[in-house]
Amino acid sequence: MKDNTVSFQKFTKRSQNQKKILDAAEKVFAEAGFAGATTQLIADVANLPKANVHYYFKTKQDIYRQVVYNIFDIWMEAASAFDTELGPSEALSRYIDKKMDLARSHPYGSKVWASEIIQGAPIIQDYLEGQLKEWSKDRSKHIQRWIDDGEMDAIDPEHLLYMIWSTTQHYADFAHQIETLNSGEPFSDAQWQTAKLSVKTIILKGVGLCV
Amino acid sequence: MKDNTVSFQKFTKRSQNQKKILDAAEKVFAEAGFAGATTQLIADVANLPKANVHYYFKTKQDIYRQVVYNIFDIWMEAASAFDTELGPSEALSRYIDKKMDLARSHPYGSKVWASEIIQGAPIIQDYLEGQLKEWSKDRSKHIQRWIDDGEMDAIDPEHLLYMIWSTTQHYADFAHQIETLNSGEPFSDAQWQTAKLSVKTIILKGVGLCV
DNA sequence: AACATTACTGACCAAACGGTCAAGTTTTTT
DNA sequence: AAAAAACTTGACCGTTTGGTCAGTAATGTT
Repeated sequence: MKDNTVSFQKFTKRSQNQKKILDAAEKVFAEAGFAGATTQLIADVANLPKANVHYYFKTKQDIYRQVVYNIFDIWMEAASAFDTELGPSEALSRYIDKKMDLARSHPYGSKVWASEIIQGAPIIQDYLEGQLKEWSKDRSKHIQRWIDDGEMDAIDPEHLLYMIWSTTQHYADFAHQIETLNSGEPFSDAQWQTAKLSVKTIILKGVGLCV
Repeated sequence: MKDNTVSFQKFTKRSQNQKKILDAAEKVFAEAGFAGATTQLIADVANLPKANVHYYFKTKQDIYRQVVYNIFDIWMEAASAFDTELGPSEALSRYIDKKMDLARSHPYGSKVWASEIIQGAPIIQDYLEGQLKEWSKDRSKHIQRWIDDGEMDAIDPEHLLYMIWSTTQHYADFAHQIETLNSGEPFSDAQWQTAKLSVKTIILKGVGLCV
């Protein structure tokens, strides 16, 4: 009992603080960019002294790397919602749903990712060339098979994927612009529903499927 | 003759250097973000001493503001390609074409804009609330009229606009990711053609129109 | 109770930054 | 040709930054 408690606390002390720092960092990196994010601000948001932040992460880049890795992992897990067993309509529909949910639940991560790509992916280039490339080539092949089988229109699969990525992530990355055009109000539940449905409707019908 | 030459040179001396600085700044801001862009680097890219940059622009923010304004103006001019007189197919089609052309010809500007919005539009909020809002409300109304007249499917007009914006700008903002998935090669002319056609095909068909 | 490990932090520092300025050169006007 | 205006730039400066470190406190182990 005591042993368990002790090692449990020892475990959480470290990981708890790391999580606090990473959560704060995700927000700060999203709102200020890598260079604009100061370790002092990350520390303030995490409610820790700056020196304590450096106790858990050697450099600012280490924190950043971890933040970007985390969002990539979340996205890759969501990518499994693109289950090609289900057939085109259901697979695409679920994938879009999932990506829209993530745009709403993880807007900071999406923004950090976007900034990273915009700046040429200096940190996560290996992920692009590895996991992302592999995944997208695989799914493209499945989409092409659907096309060959006459289950959907002849659309270049890669461009279809880009359209799904860009459209869904737009609701996270450009949330501020959307909010401004929405009288300064964030989307309500109903508006998110409309957004999801609009995206799915246009894309699915656009490639010759029904919702 | 001499008068003309003189005042012509006087004119170009200033505007020439300003253009050199703004072009360099657009690239540097796109690749490093506002905070990561140093005036020294802007000066180096513009091939001028740093002090000379500050002779033409008082602060880094002044340069940045000008860069963002410039891309916004270019986009607003392109927005007139969305000519509602033409009917839905032709208006949307031309607008998408134009936006895709700009994604290719002005990738840095698009990236600077994206970063600015991601970070909450601290500089150009007034543009969002003014010109952009006005334009998008106006076009939404026209799209709604097409829908009411049965010329296209009942799609929320704002979400259609977001889809066009996100999809087209994705080819600029995420060019590095796309390039990586394209074996590290930038798009060829033919690939840009395919991209344009794919986007137009899916969106137009998706809202019940033909290309 | 003694020891060892992990966690914490105020004070500090070298480097890099945006921006200034005085002293110079070139161009334009008279 | 001389005075005025516009342009150019090396050297400089106060501030902020990421990161260090020595010393202390808390926690876990024997």
